[in-house]
Amino acid sequence: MREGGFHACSFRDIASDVGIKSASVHYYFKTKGELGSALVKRYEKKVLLAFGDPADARTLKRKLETMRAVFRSGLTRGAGACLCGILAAQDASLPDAVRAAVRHFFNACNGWLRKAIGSSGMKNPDKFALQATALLQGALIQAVALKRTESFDKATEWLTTQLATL
Amino acid sequence: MREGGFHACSFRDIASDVGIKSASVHYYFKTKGELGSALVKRYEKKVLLAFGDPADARTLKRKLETMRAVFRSGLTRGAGACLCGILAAQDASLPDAVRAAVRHFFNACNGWLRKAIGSSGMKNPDKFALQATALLQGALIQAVALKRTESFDKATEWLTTQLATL
DNA sequence: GTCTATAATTTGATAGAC
DNA sequence: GTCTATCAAATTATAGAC
Repeated sequence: MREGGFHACSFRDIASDVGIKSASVHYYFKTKGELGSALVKRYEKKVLLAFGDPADARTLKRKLETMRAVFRSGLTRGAGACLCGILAAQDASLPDAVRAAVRHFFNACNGWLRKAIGSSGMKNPDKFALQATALLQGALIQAVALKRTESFDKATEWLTTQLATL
Repeated sequence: MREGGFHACSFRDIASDVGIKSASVHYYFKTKGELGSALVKRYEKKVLLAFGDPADARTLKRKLETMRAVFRSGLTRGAGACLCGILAAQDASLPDAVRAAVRHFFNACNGWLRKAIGSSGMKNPDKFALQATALLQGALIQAVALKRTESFDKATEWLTTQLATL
């Protein structure tokens, strides 16, 4: 699903990877929407855990560096772009439950960023959060399209260097 | 294809919209890869035309405002995010010809930006181009996921206001 | 919990009449 | 150039044996 989106990943694909039959996958997830929704929710948990506590003692710059590194690692591991960026691109064709889970992820990312910014005195935390989320998602997709991790690095360098201007 | 990506749009869907049968679509495009490739190439032409000449007399700020408005209009028209951002998110599952056309689009966008920057004295035109392209693509996808055009506006405001710092 | 078997539908693609 | 008809394959999902 991370390679080709929601419709490019079938019950048989998953079953085959695990080494069972597709009917057995249906035992755990009745519908594909249920499966996709569960997948996204698990993904969100893992990602937020990797981000760490947005309210801890790290500097804002270090927090943003971590966020950037988390998404970047998907690229270098060959896992591709962010699952939720990929699914969001197919928004209109997703089952309701999946669409809702994806939206929840975007809200969670923006919420994490706003907390990380906290009381750092930044002028417009909400705007910065939307900006950072968009930049990261777009940079991931662009890097996949261009097959160049370096383009992700260049596109997102601003995140951790130009903060002072905001 | 703009709503649900490459695999969520069938020959029958297209035929039905035009008012003909799917076999007649195959008369014009033998394979789906050929169809997708032609679609992306037409899309690129239209978009670059809408951007205008990157070397004309407009200020850089005005050129970027145009670029931003072109992508934004897709959102407000209900056409959704950028076709190539959507397809790039499914990169690994695309036919070769489509993948190549999508990559060509990203290169064209970055090339247009570099020309628009031209001799404005900006420190790193290549990096800025990658940044701007990523920000726009990500902001489009985020806006679709959040169903809020306003989030696109906020996320991309930087494009035309913070140029001086680069 | 996993399997076989299968239903119902959709898909990309082709053959051939008109 | 458009159609009918059809194929072969894939999809989500279910029923029921073990």
